[in-house]
Amino acid sequence: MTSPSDLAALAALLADETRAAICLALLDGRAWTAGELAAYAGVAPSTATGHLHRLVDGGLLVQRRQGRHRYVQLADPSVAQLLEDLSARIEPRPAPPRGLRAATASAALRRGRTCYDHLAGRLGVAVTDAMTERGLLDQSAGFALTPAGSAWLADVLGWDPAQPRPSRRPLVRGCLDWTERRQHLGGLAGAKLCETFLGNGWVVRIGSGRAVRLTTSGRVMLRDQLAISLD
Amino acid sequence: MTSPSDLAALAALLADETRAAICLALLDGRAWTAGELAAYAGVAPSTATGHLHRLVDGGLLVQRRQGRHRYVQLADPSVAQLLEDLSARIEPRPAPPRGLRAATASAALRRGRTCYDHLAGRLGVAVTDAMTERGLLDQSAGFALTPAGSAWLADVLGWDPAQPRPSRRPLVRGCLDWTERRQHLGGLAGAKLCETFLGNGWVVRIGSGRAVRLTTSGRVMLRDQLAISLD
DNA sequence: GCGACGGTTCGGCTCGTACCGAACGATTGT
DNA sequence: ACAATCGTTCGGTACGAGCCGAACCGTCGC
Repeated sequence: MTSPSDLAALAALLADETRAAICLALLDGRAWTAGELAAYAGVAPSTATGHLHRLVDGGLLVQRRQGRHRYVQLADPSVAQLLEDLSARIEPRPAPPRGLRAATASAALRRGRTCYDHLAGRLGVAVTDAMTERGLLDQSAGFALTPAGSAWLADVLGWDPAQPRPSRRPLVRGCLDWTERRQHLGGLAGAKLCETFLGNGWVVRIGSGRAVRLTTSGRVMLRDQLAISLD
Repeated sequence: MTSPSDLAALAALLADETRAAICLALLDGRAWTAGELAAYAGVAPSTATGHLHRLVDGGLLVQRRQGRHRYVQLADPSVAQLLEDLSARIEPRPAPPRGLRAATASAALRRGRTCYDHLAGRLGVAVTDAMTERGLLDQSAGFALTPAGSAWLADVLGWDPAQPRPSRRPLVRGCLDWTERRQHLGGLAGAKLCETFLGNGWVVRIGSGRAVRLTTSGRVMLRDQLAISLD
């Protein structure tokens, strides 16, 4: 039997508005830095540090230290599920997907979609994996572009990641996908990649949602450049 | 999008040890009185009143006033589900039921089982409904035995509910069953009924768990006395 | 090496809230 | 009508927890 104090301790982790904001932000699957979360939640960095400690100790978050940065992420998909269950109780869902049309849309989303401004779904994961295998991306300690990867991006995208950037946004960043349970490429490079894929007609949006479909020319490009063959 | 303050407010309801104890107690599906919950949680009645107000306002609990009593219950099965999801994160489940043996046991539990000391499952609900239909039980305002119901119990059980009782336990009490989503008969009368069913061999326990099986003599008795026919 | 930057620790302030006891309704049964 | 019981309201206390600023530590880039 679960003890009341254990349940209360778990609930207390989410019972603070700042911690709730942090968890909801992390629900996008990305790994955020402590400073980003502090700014997002509108509290001082020192305050955020304390909250992150509690959330990590409580098992809701995991952290990864990388240089002077501390990246933080939801611990596992079940945490995301829990947060979504709680959210559902606040605002009931429109309706569970029913019927052939909805099932088709759902399958399309699993195949490929955009996550904010970069590629996700099986397509996003496949591209990320292929880049890693071909030495373009280093996933051993977080995400980092190799020199070959920078060159490849410059070649494919006509955009050189080594150029000085106006934005403070990280060049590459891991983004966890809850349906695939795999990391895919986010960050500035991920956004540029997605932009190019759409701009060159390698993928097209299905309707007005986030789902995307790989085109024939896109399939050719992936096969030639990254030796990827998707259904 | 869910706002952080809404999520925090919901979590805060469970973030107090006393409120958590109350919710876990109510997870048995029964309707408890405010005083019982106060004693169970080990706080003063005035303190419990405040907590119950918060839980009802927050939508986790519903209340029903009956005389000078205030009965309180989980608002709906989804609340029970949420509590169980949270508990599961504290102590991971042994394993989901797999295999024929487990599926059979699961089905047996759905058919008939004991809930603490009274009958639940489809059997418990069927008995309760039959008693209501035959004017033995009044469910219009909570649960109450009709005079005819008292006589029937005295006849069937050889136990007169009208006799002065040593126990302070309520004579009858509604008990919500999450799998059936229906109320069944709890309280002292429910316990006596269950005791008689077991003592007369109308139902027998399956193995050492809570599942029970209706015997042939039990089937006859239900048909004759309450016009119930179960598979 | 030295500054810049991200993150952490510590001290101190403030506010929320859980708690109880006592007094006060409301209901039931004698 | 009266007493007993269940529940509620109110006032007052105390403890916990969130917040910030300042000082400090480790990493990165020049």
